[in-house]
Amino acid sequence: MPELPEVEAVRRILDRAMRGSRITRVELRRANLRRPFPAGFVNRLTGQVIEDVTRRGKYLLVRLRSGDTLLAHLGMSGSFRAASPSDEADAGSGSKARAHDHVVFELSSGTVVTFNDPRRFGVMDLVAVEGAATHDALDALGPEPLNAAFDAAVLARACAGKRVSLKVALLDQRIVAGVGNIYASEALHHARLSPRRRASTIATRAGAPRDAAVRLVTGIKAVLRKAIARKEQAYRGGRFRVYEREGQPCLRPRCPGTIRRITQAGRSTYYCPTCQR
DNA sequence: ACCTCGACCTGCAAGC
DNA sequence: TGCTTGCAGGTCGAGG
Repeated sequence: MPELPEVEAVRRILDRAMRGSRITRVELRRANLRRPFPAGFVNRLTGQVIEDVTRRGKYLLVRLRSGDTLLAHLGMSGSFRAASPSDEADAGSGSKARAHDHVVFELSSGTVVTFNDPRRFGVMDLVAVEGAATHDALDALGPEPLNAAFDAAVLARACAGKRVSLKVALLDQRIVAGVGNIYASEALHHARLSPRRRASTIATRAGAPRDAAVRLVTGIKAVLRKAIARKEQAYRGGRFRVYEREGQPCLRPRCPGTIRRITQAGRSTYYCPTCQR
């Protein structure tokens, strides 16, 4: 479950479970995920105190008092679960091992945090103290979509000269960090923009961002905020406005359109050809 | 420099 | 029931 809203939900769970605790033991149950674990992974984590858990795009950052930062990406199928000692007593699912558990962190509080990832597209890495929190993966990321600094002018500039479609541009983490396949479709529907439209067509004209860029920024922020709020209440209803709704009626008021599915860059895009231009 | 496509993995649902 | 196919919320590198 890995776009910005899901990663943010995981971040909150991990921050509550890990902040202030010491890592007493790290168990690697295999040598790699998408890439090998970095040299010294276990040694540099064991014994360290966790400052907090933050997020950048789809990356989770577990910051240690030593200055090191553990970087984690969920890929397509990665997930974390945290089991406290009381969970164990309940004889519930607790921290019992499951298929595809690849990394286990035991904390001084007794809480056990487990990383599970069937497809192993996830990544874990360490950011060195010297690097002042720089890492190739993080350096390449575009703006955080929910920051005020991400506005129509910024998006328009990032799209300037891009020959790819708007949908493909939104998946490019250098343009905006954290949007993935679901929320790209959702944001474009919110903005009434066709996913097939060329990204460069929303770019700046005569120094001012076009209305389309304003709508797209608004759409991105709106769908991400709403998704984050929904997770918080563990409220499962609602689902999506277009994603996985092929053949069903468009939900925009008074729009008579039907949601279509097309393939772009090898991935499914859902949109309403009637109201999205 | 930009763009497209396949590769990397496992699991699940649908169709025969 | 068992097989095959296609699809899945993400990158990343090769090659045009």
